[in-house]
Amino acid sequence: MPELPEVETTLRGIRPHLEGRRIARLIVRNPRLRQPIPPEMPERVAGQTIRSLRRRSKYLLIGLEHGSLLVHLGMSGSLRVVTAGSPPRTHDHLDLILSDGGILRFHDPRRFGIFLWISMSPEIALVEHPLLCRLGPEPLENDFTGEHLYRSSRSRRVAVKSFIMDSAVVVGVGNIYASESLFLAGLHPARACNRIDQGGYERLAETIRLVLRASIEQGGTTLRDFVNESGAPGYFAQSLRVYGRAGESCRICGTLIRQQKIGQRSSFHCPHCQPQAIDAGSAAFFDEE
DNA sequence: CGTATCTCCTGCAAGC
DNA sequence: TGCTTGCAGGAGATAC
Repeated sequence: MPELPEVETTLRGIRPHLEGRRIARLIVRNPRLRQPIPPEMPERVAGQTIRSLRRRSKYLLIGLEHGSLLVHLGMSGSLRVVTAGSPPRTHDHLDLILSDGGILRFHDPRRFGIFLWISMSPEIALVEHPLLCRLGPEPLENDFTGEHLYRSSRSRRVAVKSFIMDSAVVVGVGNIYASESLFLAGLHPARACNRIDQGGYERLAETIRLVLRASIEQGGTTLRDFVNESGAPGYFAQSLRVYGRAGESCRICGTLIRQQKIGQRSSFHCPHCQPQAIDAGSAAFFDEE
């Protein structure tokens, strides 16, 4: 399930194969993604040189001479670089064929992904495109702080897990990493976000960064679908402390990990390490230090 | 404005 | 064995 680390892994993997290359043509096998691919898209992008690649939230922005490609992997999407002649498999919906023979292949069984040409440059799209302009800070950049979380949460009362998964608050924290960072910060996922003090949010901002960085280093989390540009899985799944471990023992205290629905999403926590109310400093991660 | 719910889609696992 | 059902989930759209 592509969250920020998986998208970052994909970006780093495909960049050297794309930057500076010319697009020979675009083959659309199935235009029915989350937003349908317009029939004129192949002629719009053919012949253009790829100038830049960047990530914003879980979106990839591929800068062309005229406009950009806006790509989202949804929850089952992946991008691979394959060589000419490699046969497409089921759900290989798009091929971006480069003039050097390489092919960027978009695979997405559940078709929640997005692959669009937009007329704006990446720089303009970041501030003006409706899918990008309302996004919160990047968790691995300097404007994401505990203070930002604290201030943003004062007027709200949703569960803290739903709060950090809100892309207007901070981007890139999906279901897996939300559970993981709350565990390390010692915060119960169902706690009302306005009932966490600034110290709690300082810890949480730190563990969000920690978890995302660690996952990027391991090439992302592969539960079922995710593969990198070469088709290889990520290895962060073996580092997960609570996600998907309901009924198993907490790696810190041995208490059985509990699963509950929060905001329609499965959540995992350790009842001992993440009590409903905690003393400052009782967080699992900070106790390890 | 904040919150909760619905929706898209397919693959897999569980239950009968 | 083969059916049905439920679940997984990013995030926009919608209703209140």
